Amino acid sequence: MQASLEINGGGELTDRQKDVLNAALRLLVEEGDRLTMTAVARRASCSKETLYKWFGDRDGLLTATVQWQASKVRVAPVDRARIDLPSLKASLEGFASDWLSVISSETSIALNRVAVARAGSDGHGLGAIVLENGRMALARRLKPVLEAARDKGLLAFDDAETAFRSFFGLVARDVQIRLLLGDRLKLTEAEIGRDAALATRQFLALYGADDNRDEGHKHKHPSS
Amino acid sequence: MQASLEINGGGELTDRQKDVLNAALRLLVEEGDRLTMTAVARRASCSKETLYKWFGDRDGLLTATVQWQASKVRVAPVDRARIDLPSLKASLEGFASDWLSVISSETSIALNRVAVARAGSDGHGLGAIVLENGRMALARRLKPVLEAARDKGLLAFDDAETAFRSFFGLVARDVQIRLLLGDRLKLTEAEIGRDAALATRQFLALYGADDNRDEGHKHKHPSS
DNA sequence: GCCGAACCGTAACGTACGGTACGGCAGTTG
DNA sequence: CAACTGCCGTACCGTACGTTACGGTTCGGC
Repeated sequence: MQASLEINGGGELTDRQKDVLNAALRLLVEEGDRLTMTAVARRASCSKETLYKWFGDRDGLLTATVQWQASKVRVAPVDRARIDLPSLKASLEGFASDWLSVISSETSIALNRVAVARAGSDGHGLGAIVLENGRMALARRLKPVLEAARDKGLLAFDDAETAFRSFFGLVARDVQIRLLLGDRLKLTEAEIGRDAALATRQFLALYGADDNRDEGHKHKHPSS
Repeated sequence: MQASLEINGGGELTDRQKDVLNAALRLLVEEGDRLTMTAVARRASCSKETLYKWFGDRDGLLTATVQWQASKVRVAPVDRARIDLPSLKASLEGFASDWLSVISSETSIALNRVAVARAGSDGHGLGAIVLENGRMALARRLKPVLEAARDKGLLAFDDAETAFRSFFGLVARDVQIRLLLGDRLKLTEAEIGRDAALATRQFLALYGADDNRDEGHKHKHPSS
């Protein structure tokens, strides 16, 4: 019950505890929501008693596992000092391909699956965590870039949230829901790059300032 | 085991069986994946023996329930005979607001939740059904419209699939994943209409033929 | 009115799994 | 060495639930 005292943030964890959580994470990817405490204990070569002592109950273990995975993703902030059209374009393409790589990874799919499943029944804590470290974190990182670009006259929009959501939609499209529903969707590195470039061109076509919207709105591809 | 013989397509069902499936559907919306056979039997005022005789096992009941809901959604095909820019725009806005209404409905959220949850572990049959009657059905209905519009010179694209996926992304954006993860996201009728209109304007800005792309690509809203 | 089929309500069975208790072992402290 | 601590391995308990079995009831057909 009081397990969340020792598992704040995800920083104060013993190496052994991190090993256990990594084992739980691997098992979560393999088994999905139907992993058992016994299986986690066996995989991590620890006793169930230890699991319950460290994480309280099954819910605490799942929460700690998701938080542990979330804490592993740390991103360097983008310097909004000098930004021009090529660097903006490169930055957007970077965000897009990063995001596509994340949502198509086995780990992300497994974590989102269990979070979605549990959001239905009782505490939707896992859903909030996944959302906070996924879509919301992306928005927090991307919005300053968008606003800096607007300050430089490269983009034109009223609401950064709306612009971000358009970018999100252009990038993700139907990929995440199809993967979550079990669609066998191959996403090679090259395809991710192409999709990221297309999404960036389309976003610039929609939100670029007038003198920058000279590309990407037709079926004829521009330079790249 | 052999239950799927009597539950093909979803058409040959007794009225009583439909009642049972409706009860199961309501319970699925309320309880999510953790509905029990006992609860379904009690809600439907039928015996568990009957449930097992009709649907084989729990999996068969869930599958039949999802198929039953899917079979309830029937859409009139759009006449692709004469289509001009205003009718295309209205048609796209209709598709967009319909889709937003669907994915934000409690029923769709519940069904997608259980399908996503079960896509992780064993047979991903439910995921395939939901995908087939959701995204894929939308694509089948929308693509003829897009191609008819291209034939009339209203749209310009190489691949209808790519164009559809862009439309899908512009419409859905982050709505579905946020709702599935438990985000309290209010979507009023008015907001759905605004979002549908915005997505349509953006789609036309990206894929409209040159003489029709004179609106919707800036933060200043056009006429409507 | 009688028969069989279909079905309701409920009790019972088997199992899987979350959670707990306990014995043993290794490392540490004194 | 003795006592203590932390943890592993495992056996165990209670419960929830899928699944089955059965007695009782309704209903259409003869």
